[in-house]
Amino acid sequence: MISARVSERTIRRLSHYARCLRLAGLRGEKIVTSQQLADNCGISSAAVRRDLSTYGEFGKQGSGYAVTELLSNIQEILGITDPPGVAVVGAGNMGCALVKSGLAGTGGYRYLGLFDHDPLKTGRECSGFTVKPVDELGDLIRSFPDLIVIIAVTTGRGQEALDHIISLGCTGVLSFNLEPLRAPEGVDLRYVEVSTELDVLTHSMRRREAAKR
Amino acid sequence: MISARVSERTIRRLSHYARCLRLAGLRGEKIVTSQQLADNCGISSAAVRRDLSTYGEFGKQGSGYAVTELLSNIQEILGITDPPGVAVVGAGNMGCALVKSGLAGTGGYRYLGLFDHDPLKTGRECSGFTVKPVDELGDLIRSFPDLIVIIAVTTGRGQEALDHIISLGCTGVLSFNLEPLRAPEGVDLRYVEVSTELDVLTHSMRRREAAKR
DNA sequence: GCGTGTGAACCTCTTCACAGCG
DNA sequence: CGCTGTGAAGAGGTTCACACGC
Repeated sequence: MISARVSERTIRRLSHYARCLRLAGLRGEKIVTSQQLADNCGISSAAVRRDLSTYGEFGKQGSGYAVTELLSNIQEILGITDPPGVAVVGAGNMGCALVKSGLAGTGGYRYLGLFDHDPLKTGRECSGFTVKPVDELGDLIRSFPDLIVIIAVTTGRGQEALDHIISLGCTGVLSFNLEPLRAPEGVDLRYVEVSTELDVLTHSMRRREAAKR
Repeated sequence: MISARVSERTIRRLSHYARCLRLAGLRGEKIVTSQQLADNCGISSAAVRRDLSTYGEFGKQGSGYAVTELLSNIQEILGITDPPGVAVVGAGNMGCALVKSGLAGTGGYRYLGLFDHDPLKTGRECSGFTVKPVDELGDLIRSFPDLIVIIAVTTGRGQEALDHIISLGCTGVLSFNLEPLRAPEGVDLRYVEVSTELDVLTHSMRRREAAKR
């Protein structure tokens, strides 16, 4: 296994390959070709082979790639052999939706808890999780130092939530809050921005319409 | 205004500039420099100027860019002058969370309705929207032909929902469902994939740890 | 002086085409 | 024969450095 410096874009493709492989595994397939992966992801087979060969020689010439083996190799590249833990802060609709969909567990992650600042929300049940006060997140982080925390709190409360969980030792954050957040060096912070996704989609639709005439 | 062929990556950056400009506008700022935009987005000022100059000369040398003017230019590039309509299909936690956060309206979109297949859910209230049966989405699409539909339905029901809304005339879809969907030519389909975002974040954390030693 | 707009160099990613192995 | 792995060519995106206008 080679440790390469590689673009985020490649990582996203690897993540898609992993998803395809899990589905192929569920369908009972043992072998998959670069062409099949390519079709599933809307790219060329050469691109798939190039991505994979960056990290090693996982395939068997003449046949293809062994599903289980390739999946575990990709998971190792991504760093998700034994599933990383995920906690959600913010027990509103978004937080509940995330733990609920995360429980399906096909993504290689373990959802470990749902937390909220608001005493009115703590104690409630949400799809199998009891909502706990954010302070108790500290215990969880001590048990899982690489725990990822997803922020899905009330608009305007993102920075507050972020500061709090960082003080508890969290080093990886995925924010569903739209507001721009500041995190200190050493903390990985990323966003899921619905409005940007809508912008990309809108622009793509406009271009398609413009090309039609 | 020049109509350029440009990468998705550039569009995402433009979307970020737009968000920064909206915030700057709210703070009462009239002028913004490429350096300020760059700091907000974590890139270089030259990259910002390059992105903008692809489409025209929006800046004033020696001072910077006029906030309102640049924002409206970017919105024109993205195709979101007068706000496109958005409807959400699936009135679960995710669907409610989306219309709720979308109502803030800072993203340049108008959320127009919340729909569900399930008769048990229709009629309910969700942050100001009455959940309507999906069939009624057809009327909305006739009024807003470029309506974007967000799919956030029960896992496994994504394809069914997609087929339905496409039959009603929808041509732009953003899916929060993880399962891979098939859409006919002429329909723009994109995904928000939490598990891929987690993969990207995890990989980035692993690399940082590896670099430390 | 300050900040934009941009040619030119640089670099990374993608695509092609084919050698090589099972 | 089929499919992988990869050098080489090509395309696209990024960075640099500076001329130009306010």
